[in-house]
Amino acid sequence: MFHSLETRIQAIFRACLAEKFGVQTDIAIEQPKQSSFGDLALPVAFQLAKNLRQAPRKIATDLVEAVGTIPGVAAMEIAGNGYINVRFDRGTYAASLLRGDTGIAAGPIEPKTGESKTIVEHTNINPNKAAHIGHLRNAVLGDTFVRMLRTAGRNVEIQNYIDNTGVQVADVVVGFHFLENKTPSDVAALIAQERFDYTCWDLYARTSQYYKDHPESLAWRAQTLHEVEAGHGALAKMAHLVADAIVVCHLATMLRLGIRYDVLPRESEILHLKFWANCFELLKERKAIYFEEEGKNKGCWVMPSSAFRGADEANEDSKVIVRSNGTVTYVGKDIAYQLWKFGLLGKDFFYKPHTAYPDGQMVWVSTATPQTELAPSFGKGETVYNVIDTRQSYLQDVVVAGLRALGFDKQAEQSIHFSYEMVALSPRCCADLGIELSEEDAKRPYVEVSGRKGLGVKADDLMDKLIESAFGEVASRHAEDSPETQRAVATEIAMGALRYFLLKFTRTTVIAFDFQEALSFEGETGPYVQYATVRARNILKKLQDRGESIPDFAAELSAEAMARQLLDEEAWQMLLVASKVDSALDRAISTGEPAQLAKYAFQLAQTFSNFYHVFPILSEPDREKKVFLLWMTTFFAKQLERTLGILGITVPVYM
RNA sequence: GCGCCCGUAGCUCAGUUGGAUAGAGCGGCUGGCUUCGAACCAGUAGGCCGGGAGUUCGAAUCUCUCCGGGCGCACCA
Repeated sequence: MFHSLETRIQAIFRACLAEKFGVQTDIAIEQPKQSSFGDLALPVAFQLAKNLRQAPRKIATDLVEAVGTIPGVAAMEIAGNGYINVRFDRGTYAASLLRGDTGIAAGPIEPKTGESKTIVEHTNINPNKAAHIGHLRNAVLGDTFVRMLRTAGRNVEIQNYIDNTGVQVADVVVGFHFLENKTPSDVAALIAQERFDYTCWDLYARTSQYYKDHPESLAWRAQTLHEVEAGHGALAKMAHLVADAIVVCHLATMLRLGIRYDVLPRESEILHLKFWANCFELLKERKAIYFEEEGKNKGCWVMPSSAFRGADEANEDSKVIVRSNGTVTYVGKDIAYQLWKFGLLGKDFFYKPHTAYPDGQMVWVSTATPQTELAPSFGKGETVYNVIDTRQSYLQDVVVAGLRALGFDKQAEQSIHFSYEMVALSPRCCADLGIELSEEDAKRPYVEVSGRKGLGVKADDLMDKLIESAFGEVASRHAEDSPETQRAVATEIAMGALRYFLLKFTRTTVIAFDFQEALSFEGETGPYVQYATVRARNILKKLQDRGESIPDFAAELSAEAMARQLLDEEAWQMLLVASKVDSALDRAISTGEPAQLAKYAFQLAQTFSNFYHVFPILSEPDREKKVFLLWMTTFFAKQLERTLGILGITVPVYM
């Protein structure tokens, strides 16, 4: 609601400036520093002062005069040296909120048919070990961004790319086969046991260490990769077993946080369906790459550095796309994959159902052979967001340069690297985990997570720990309730805490993970926001417990009655904050920062907590005021639920 | 060496395309549960926004420069 009024005022001012002052300009709108100044502030007069050669204050006065009255606006005042402060008509504002005109959908909107598609690719964990805290940041950011876009009505497809034929999977296979002498059926037996992903976590670290101690053993990796690529033999079979089983683990881990996918494109199909062959032809044909005849890259197909770096900083460090032995690098495959996402490759995968979520929604996986079951149409996006950590910026630049070199400028423009900083471990966290740090590392502000070293916090361990901690709190407050319900509530609280923790930081901030902070349920946390929501609901529940019914707000609250109640400045400020979900969402999408929405959720919860303490609601003697306060309560509850919903955080039945 | 990111309260972080007196959480101190459940609230202390120069009516925000920290720059992904 706030946002729509804001944009309307903006449009009116822009039109007025164009018409009566002959100036084309964007109208900046901001929050007044103090709420007593008004509900919106326009500093536009300052911008115009130079062009019009007049004092800002005079311009502001003339402009307000020229604009006249605006529906929904009660007053406009000139303040300071030329601010235009706008005050809303409180009664009509509240009345339209009451009608449900909040400017935001209650949940994801069903996109219009023919609506162009946005693809968000996230998670993308190598299927060779358990997911860790860094992977969670990726998935939670991606998932939340998807929820934001879908709430705004965008048609979004979620892809989780599976690199099932890469070095990392090969290394675990090397571990099973060469270090532990296991057969594929031994591995299958291990998969049937608990926590296969944890088994692989340890094995991967052990194999990596073995390479370090015995460099000659790297030949095993080469042999394994070769067999995996060829697609037959025990090693290839084992690779498939491992990767497929780990993907199942990852999906389960992510589902605990409410994170889902639409399709899992796999590298094995990119190979078998020869996506690269098409891409290679295109690249050669359009001269995006060339065959290097000399120097260190002799015998390789390379992309010149001028393609992906500024012309002035171009040097001889070209990027190898095809190795001298004829195999294609990761970047090459990624260019092919990116082309497919835009529907530019001229090829598609086949698909089969992978897993059904509890509500029946299906995840599909790519496959190399035609299927009888009809799959949805995947790919062919207009905009593509790749949620990948910032350390891969250079490679993402090369991929985009590939598109541009092929002449797909529009798609290059619409390829967005949704980058984020890593999650590292605080020195204290390492101590908690019993990890010994080198003297050098101990002095650092944080230590990088390393799968190869087995250094990291496993996602499932962290979630278990959070649930245990929350369970203790729940049990102490609701000892009378069944352990099952207690556990369910504790789980919702734990997951809310984790999602919020990962979202409260902006994408450019390195998170130095710390158990104490992550396990906190007080202050700026997910549970704080959940708690506010639960309390709002409790008021309404209590009302009904006392034999009263929830009033028919539309019948009892006229715009005049609302205006009367909103003479209370505190109540008005609170309502204003609560009405800004649309504004916060819009800002979070345009800046690409889910953190902004998380911050708003917290501010909204704070405002409600304050409201809760300032206004006794159930005991309010005046009928009109009581009904009004009850309406405010339902409004807060609804807005809190919506905002939490976009953040992927649920609301427990009690706390 | 080159590129990207960060530097804001004791700690961890926000700061909406440059705007009015720079904000929040944690921690510290002082208060508030027989009320709609305190996972809460109110109050308080705490800042040369890393240093310097510039652009501007106006800079935490833009430019340059220096200092400090992190991450990239493979025929790995």
